[in-house]
Amino acid sequence: MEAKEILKQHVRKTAILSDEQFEYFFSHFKPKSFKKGQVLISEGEKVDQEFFVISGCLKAFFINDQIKMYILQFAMPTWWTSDYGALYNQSKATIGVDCITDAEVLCLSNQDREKLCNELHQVEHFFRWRTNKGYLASQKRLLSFMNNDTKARYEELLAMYPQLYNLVPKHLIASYLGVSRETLSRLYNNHK
Amino acid sequence: MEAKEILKQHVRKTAILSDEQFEYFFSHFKPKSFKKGQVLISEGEKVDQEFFVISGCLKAFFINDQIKMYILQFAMPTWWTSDYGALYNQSKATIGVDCITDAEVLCLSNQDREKLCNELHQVEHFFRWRTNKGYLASQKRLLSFMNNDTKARYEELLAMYPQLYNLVPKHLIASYLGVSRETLSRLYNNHK
DNA sequence: TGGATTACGTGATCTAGATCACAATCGTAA
DNA sequence: TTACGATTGTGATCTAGATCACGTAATCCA
Repeated sequence: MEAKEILKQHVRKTAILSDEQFEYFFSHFKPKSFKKGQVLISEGEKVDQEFFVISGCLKAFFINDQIKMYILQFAMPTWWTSDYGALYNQSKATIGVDCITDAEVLCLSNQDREKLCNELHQVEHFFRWRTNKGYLASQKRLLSFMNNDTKARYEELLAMYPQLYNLVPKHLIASYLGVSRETLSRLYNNHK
Repeated sequence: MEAKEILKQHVRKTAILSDEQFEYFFSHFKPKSFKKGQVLISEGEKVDQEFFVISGCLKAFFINDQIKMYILQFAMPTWWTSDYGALYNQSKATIGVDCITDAEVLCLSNQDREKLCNELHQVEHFFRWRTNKGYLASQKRLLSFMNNDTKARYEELLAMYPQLYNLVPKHLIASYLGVSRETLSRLYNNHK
């Protein structure tokens, strides 16, 4: 399926847009292709876009003291990603985004999103729900962090996204779980 | 300042509403007073409201296996709280909300929020931004969890909300930080 | 094709924080 | 005022996971 159709189906789950309205909405997105390893947002630079993933897998991550990396999100098809803190506050990126695999995305500028939200009530409605879902997911992950040990969080992750196991290197999964790669390695090799 | 004025100033930070529109908006809120310890949402029951805090301090918490409590949020004046997962999915509460101190709140039903969002574009805009701020705060807290040790998180919390130290019992602060009360106690009594 | 970089496994050691146990103090309701 | 529950402090012990160290397999790329 082509990018436009994927976005259309995604948006129409929560917003009512006529074909004309959707065409107008879609006209603000720029399709782009990236190779594995390419960078979409690099820390310290200006952020003015967010990304809707059509294919492939991106990661959004934070690096502490140039040393440890923590993955905030694996962005899969129909997911949105960016450094939203920097995007909304017009500040420099503290979160990086790059490609784990080759990927196609649709880019939307901050300015265009706000313009569209303002022009079309249903677009504002859509983005309210999208953010809402993100908020609930984030809260759930926070609880999981406090509640569960690494093994439980690992199993939870793989139950939710089985593709990840073969798609992304293990040390990235460790970064998502917030543990060292050694601990993760011992975990799934069953050194109980 | 009275409740209506507090809500008005809060909403007008992000939404443009005429006095008439605000009056209409406000007419959907029910003011309520609670005593310390009173319960606003109890786990397992139906949730159909969210709360805007006028005065006092609430907590939103999750209890694991009837044993450990984790605090998701201390809700202070001008903050919103509820079990949003249950609220939006029309399911039973998994998160509880009760009063740490005597409190006054404004109650808004899920149905009325959606009605208002639908009727007034600016109300939808307001709630999009509110959720956005919540999402960013939640993401920040998640990062802090992965990045920082307990001492750093404790200092971060007190730097942000100095009132908490005298307002809420220490074991609740421990529950927010996700550590045992003993560890927290040793922390601020400087058993390095 | 071969050399280098990245990914992964695993042993040894160390540490933050959990857990258990007990005592002291503070509030608040009767 | 009394008494009981809630709150807090602190010692002793235990454990999940970090860190360090090293070796091997896989992958990339000129």
